[in-house]
Amino acid sequence: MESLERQEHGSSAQPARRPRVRRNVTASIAEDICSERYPSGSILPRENDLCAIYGVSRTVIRESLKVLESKGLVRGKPRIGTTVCDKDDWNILDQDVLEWMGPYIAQFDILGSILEARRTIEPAAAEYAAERATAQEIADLDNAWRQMRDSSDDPEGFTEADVTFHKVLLSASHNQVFRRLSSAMHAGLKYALHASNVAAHSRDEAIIVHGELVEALRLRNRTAARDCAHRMLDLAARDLAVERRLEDGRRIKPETSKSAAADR
Amino acid sequence: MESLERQEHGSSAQPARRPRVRRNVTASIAEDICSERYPSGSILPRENDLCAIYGVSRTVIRESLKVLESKGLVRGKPRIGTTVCDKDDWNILDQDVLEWMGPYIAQFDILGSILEARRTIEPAAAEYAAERATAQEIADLDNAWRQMRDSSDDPEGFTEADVTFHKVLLSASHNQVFRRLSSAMHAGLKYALHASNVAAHSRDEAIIVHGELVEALRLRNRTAARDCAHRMLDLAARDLAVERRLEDGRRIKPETSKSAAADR
DNA sequence: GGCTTTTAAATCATCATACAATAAAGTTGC
DNA sequence: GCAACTTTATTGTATGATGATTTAAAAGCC
Repeated sequence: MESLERQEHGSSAQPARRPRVRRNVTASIAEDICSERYPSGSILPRENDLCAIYGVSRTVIRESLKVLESKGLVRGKPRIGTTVCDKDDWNILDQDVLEWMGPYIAQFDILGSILEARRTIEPAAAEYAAERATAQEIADLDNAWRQMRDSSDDPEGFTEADVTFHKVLLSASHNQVFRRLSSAMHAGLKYALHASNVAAHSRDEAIIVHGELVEALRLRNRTAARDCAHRMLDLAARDLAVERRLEDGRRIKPETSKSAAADR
Repeated sequence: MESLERQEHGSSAQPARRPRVRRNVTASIAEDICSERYPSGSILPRENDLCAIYGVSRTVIRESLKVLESKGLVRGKPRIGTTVCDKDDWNILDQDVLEWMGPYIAQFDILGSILEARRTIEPAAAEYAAERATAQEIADLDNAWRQMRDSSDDPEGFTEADVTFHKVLLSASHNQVFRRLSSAMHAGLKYALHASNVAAHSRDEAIIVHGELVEALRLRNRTAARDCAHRMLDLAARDLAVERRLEDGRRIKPETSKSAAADR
């Protein structure tokens, strides 16, 4: 409202190319929701006002709102308006939603949930992968592992390789539910630990364990694979804990850990 | 259901009330995709033709397609048309998608994946629930359990109570990822075993185990809770296996278990 | 004749406007 | 003062036009 002007439509002078705006508008609105500019429970501006705010026609605004509605972020009722849903209703397993939450994800305290889920799921996935992984998948894992090893002093590349490793691992479980969850795990990995904060020796340990997991898959050793996955996630948990300590130190207010669930 | 002539648009004579059509149109298109009327890889009719087919304006068609696209069912490109995505790209964790797949879900061979996922996730969820469940949640579980017990000879009601039981259980884990997965588990429960096919003694066993789980949660006994969840899912797995045998017996052609993935 | 470039056509993407349906708020009648 | 009616604002849907983009045909060049 106050300082809006989101897109490049600034001065109405230039013809203002508008190819494929909808995706961007959807993301813009979603981001404004995630950033609490439109907090949960509030109703966002009328569609006509949204047209002015985002500089597009009502068609685009509507299509965007319908997409957001289909992912549980908002809920439109005739004559009333479009209200922002409670965060519990959001489809946080949806890849788009996770991307939109992106930087704000830390404020939704779902990183802990994601890590817990990973600790539950990835060992099982590793076990299934030990049974079912194809030679190609094992090769892909090996490649990802090599890339991790070769970029042990490049946090960016390391994280990227780590992400693909876990993506391929979940895929190699040949379980469609686990496969679909990889986007959530991805977000957990990507945003949980801003790569730079993870100590180098932590990366070294991770490389060792990841390598052992690949070897276990080659040998079709289910229990070893499960064990490696467990250890990998212990490392991740430790890093997240470190991260949290840093975070808590940065902002003064200490936060009781579990009281957030009762706020509704 | 199958042959219904999608809407009431048949003869153009009557005024044809059209409030809130979009949701229905979206579901109709989705169903036509799930039923393979528009198989994966094919491109569906032009938007203008879709207007005629479903008897609505292009606005509605577009909004519907955008929603479907946002859930990974289709993918539209300019000039090309809207192509049906491969099933691997579908958001099978999305509640709407699962509902649309509904009766056809058995053909997507994801029931096995869902059961596997449940066996992985629900024991962990039970363990967390033993720590974190509120008194209210335990009471809700108890209610669901009583309803299961009281409708032990009413397959419909039994399944319904079973579904809510597992929904509440996942919710009581206070893990947002698990909570979100309950829709998938729901579909797994609802369609995996057409209630009537499950033998009565199977239900009796289930009632016992569910009751023990509630008790374990009351006592905050994590290992007992996990154990009960395991046993519950062993029962479910057995029922699904029975179901599969029946299914395989019904249609003559015997099917090698894993070859279905290669049919596309 | 074969290859490259240009032009054209088809279809999606967006816009603008209009009408219908709906539910809140205001108004009138008693 | 309350109930029924009317007004009005906003979303839902319909319609047609324009712009953008890619496939494909047509034209030009060697």
